[in-house]
Amino acid sequence: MSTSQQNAPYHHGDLRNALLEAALVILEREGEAGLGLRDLARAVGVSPAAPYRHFDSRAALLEALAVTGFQRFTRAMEDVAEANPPDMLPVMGKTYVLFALRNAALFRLMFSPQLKRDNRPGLRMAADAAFATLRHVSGGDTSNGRVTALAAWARVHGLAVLLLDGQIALQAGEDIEALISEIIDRH
Amino acid sequence: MSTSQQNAPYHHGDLRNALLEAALVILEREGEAGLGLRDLARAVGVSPAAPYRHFDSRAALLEALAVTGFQRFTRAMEDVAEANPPDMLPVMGKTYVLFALRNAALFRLMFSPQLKRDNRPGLRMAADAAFATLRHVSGGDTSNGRVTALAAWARVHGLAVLLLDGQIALQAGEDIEALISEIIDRH
DNA sequence: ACCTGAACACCGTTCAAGT
DNA sequence: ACCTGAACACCGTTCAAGT
Repeated sequence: MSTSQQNAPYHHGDLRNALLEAALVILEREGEAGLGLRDLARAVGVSPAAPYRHFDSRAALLEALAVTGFQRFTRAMEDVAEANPPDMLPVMGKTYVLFALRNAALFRLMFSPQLKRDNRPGLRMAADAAFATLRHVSGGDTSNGRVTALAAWARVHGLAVLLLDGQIALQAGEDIEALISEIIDRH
Repeated sequence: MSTSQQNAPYHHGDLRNALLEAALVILEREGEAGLGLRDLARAVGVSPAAPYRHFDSRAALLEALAVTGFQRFTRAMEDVAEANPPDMLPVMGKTYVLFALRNAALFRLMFSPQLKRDNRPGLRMAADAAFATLRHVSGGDTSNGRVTALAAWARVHGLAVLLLDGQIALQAGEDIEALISEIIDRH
């Protein structure tokens, strides 16, 4: 009882962030389709119309979530780049795949075709910033290494989504992180 | 005028197939989110409740579409396997990616997390049959080549979805099929 | 400036009734 | 056996009105 509407606080104070936080929880638990604006408002203890003071539409809310997803992703990539490990590429690849597995619904939202349909510039910018990190470290700037860099990116990204979709069958007792390492280290 | 409801044909005759065909068209034009059961019924010239004689729910309709997607995909893969080209793997990879690009919405539906959420056995079976073709030709059966086969699959699948999402920027005047070949042929 | 209440047009789905 | 008409509970969204 009295979990989320402590004495009906008229002006919520920080409704925007409360909505985003609750949305992330619902997103990972129910998936994108299960994240309704009315459910979200209910979860935060506010009227169905209240979210519209902070987001133009449901799509705008989803975009905001996807943008924070790209920001977290960028952060994770920069962290391993700064740690400056001896062979950078494989450990970045593992970080990429593990980020996807640990933030499944968020990762999928980052690449959602529905958001892409109405060209959202904020999303595009966040995505570009995220992938710039990759290009920088993988030598994708030089026109020579471009194809090699794209091939490596495709392998890592493909591994992430195939694992996410449960398309890659694990063998009995097989450790998923070990498999990821094996696949990424195979050149 | 008189495009789709020729004199109100009481018993449509083959409503199930008419629904599936119209759904494929709407799907590629509007995306999955734009494919409503009521719109679909309207497009075929039938009442909003009529589709329920042939599909239990909207999800069941989407599943049927995804299954035919996997069947078409399997067909495309078997066709190139039977042509028996000298170096089979690269041309299968190109077929894979081009199938995704030419059936964008359908391909995405085949891997839709929403359908996966309610474990649909028909979908799982169709997907397994499709990927069995790949395993057979890529030597993924032998425990030795498994990791190599998974790495190749991941690269091809990743390339498909990155291109689909417009994440791979084409250079000025660059031919997309040429780029696909370059990336796939890079070992 | 931020939120509520009530309304609007729309869904997916159900069910009695028609042919 | 297959389809219609009308209804139900639910959305996302809008807008006047409240604080």
